[in-house]
Amino acid sequence: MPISDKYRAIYAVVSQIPRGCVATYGQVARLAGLPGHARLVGYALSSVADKSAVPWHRVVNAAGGISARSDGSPADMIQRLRLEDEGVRFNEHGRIPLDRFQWQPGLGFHLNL
DNA sequence: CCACTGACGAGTG
DNA sequence: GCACTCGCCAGTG
Repeated sequence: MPISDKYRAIYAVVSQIPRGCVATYGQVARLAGLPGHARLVGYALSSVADKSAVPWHRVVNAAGGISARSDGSPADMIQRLRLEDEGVRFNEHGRIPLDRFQWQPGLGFHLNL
């Protein structure tokens, strides 16, 4: 068994986040059937092997900001650049207005602005 | 087996 | 809004 089912569930949810939208760790955890396990989401994303298979950069914390890596890797910078490239805007506090950009699963029509 | 840590979140003061 | 605490699961020594 390569990875546990919980991780697969997390990856499955993250890979469904549409372009130009973001989801919080807690949101991903709930959608994956793991309510309250927000921390696992971050852990799962950090240990994901194939980064190209999962849009990990669309996952942010509950405050709408990008959590800094403990490693000091430039991943957080890459994340912000990629999000801005997809049209996600950051406010003066360096955070994303979740009421505008947070992914709403099941929403069939776009509510963009 | 125990202690500590880590891309977090919610609650409290 | 900020600082602190506790709960969550997995990996490491």
